[in-house]
Amino acid sequence: MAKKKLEEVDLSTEEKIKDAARRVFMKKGYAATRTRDIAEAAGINLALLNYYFRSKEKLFELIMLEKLAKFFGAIAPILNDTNATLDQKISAFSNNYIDLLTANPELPLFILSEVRANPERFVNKLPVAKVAESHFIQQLQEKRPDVHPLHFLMNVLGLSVFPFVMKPVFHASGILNERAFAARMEERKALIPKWIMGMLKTK
Amino acid sequence: MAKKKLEEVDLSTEEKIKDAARRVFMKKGYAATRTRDIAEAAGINLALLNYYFRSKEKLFELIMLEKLAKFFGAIAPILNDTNATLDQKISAFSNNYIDLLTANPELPLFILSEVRANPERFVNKLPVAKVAESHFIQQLQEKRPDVHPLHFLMNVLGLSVFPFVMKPVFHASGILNERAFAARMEERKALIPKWIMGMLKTK
DNA sequence: GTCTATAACCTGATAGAC
DNA sequence: GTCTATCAGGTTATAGAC
Repeated sequence: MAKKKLEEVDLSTEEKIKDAARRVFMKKGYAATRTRDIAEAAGINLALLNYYFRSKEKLFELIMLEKLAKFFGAIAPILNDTNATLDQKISAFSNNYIDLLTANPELPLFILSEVRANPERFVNKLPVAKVAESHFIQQLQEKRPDVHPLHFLMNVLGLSVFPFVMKPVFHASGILNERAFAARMEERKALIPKWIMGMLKTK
Repeated sequence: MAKKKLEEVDLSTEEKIKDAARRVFMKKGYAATRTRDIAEAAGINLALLNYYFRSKEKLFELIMLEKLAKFFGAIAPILNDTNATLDQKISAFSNNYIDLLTANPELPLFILSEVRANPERFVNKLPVAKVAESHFIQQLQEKRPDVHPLHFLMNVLGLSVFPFVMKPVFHASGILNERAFAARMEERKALIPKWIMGMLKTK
């Protein structure tokens, strides 16, 4: 059997639409996406989109739930591992999360952009409580009761995520190409734990 | 004379429209903004918007240029002050920039969201060269020739900016209210220089 | 300069044939 | 299940009266 050009050729129609919706929503955001774009990207007719998913809104919510689970789901388990030391948690996090984001570079900015554009939609729907009250937070409080633990959580997260958030800016500026960006992110896997452990000692 | 309810009542029509455009574009982004929203927010008629600014696109570009200048313009002068030490640059940056962002909390995510949604529009239009080739970068290279200077630039920027990027998420989660956020950001002004100077010593 | 009215087009969604 | 055709409503932009 000849190799197919598009990898989704053999998928069900429903999956073809979801696949296309992931690509188009991620690239342009909810507001700028037209259902016709998704239909075209899926290689199907516009009517089929509504046949399977009822509306643009419902389809978007489906995709968004997936993306939220991917973005937040990877954090809580690591930070709540009660057998891991602070150092181990930070290492595990930066390694795993940078891998996740390298495979899904537009994930953070997609979520952040949509939350900003439509905060009401996300009220009480963001699974961050497990992170904000994690075992990691407790360890931080023990280690440095003089500094609010949120600072260190923000830093671990930010040092890993922020480069991906800035990526479109660097790319549009022509400052940092794809290969160089990947190299820097690979270096950060080992650097971030050192930096954060240093912060925890800084008086 | 009685005090006016809205501060822009006495402005020229052109300024009223620009003021409204700033608010609406910043809140909803380009794609989700309707010119009718802007006209209504400005208290004028829809036709006047086109009379003064020709099109939604032109009006947006005007506002975006302002915002880009604000966001990037504050960085380069500090990082290119050839009389300042590394430590002084970092302190000046985190203090000034956190003040700027506290006064304009939606600024970073507005720009990042729009660049992501429409990268072509911004190619060669982002004034970041003066930052990427700054005196600060030279100092970093001298101090730590073993680590790519972009890491430290990214960290100084990220530690200041990332909390504002995450703000909508924290807010929608109910984790962090306005007052607590402001308190943390005030603390970070002094913390960030310590953290970064620590990083520069970490082997 | 400012308004109302409307043109010209676009978008999400559905009806109905196959 | 899948398509074509089309509806209903919304959106940008302009014409023309005042």
